[in-house]
Amino acid sequence: MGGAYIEDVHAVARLIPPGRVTTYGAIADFLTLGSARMVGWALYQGLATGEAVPAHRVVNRRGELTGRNHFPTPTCMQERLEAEGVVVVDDRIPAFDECFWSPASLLDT
DNA sequence: TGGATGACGTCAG
DNA sequence: TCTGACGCCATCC
Repeated sequence: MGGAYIEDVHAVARLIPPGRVTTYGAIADFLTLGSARMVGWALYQGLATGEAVPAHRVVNRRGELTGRNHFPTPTCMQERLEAEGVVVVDDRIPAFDECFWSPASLLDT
């Protein structure tokens, strides 16, 4: 084992401000994982191990809630986002461009 | 050891 | 916008 990058992904996920979302690619690029798949997999491990990771704030590049199937309920991810003020329609975020948050913004200060 | 798998991304048609 | 194909890399069996 030694999946240290898993903790990195969790750390970045916790840095996502409420009401904002980010993408797998953004995290993958920020952590230089090289593959966005690793991000989704790492987040899945977080839920599987019971880690407190706001994985619902991580969506794909098109703003689709592709990972909702891994939550306790298919609507859990959507309800959590809506509770934070993120509008979700048809498992998608129409205002994704406005809600998008990049981990790179931490460096900008 | 090696093939299959996966919460994706990018490119081409 | 959608579909199909390839790459990506760690983990599972």
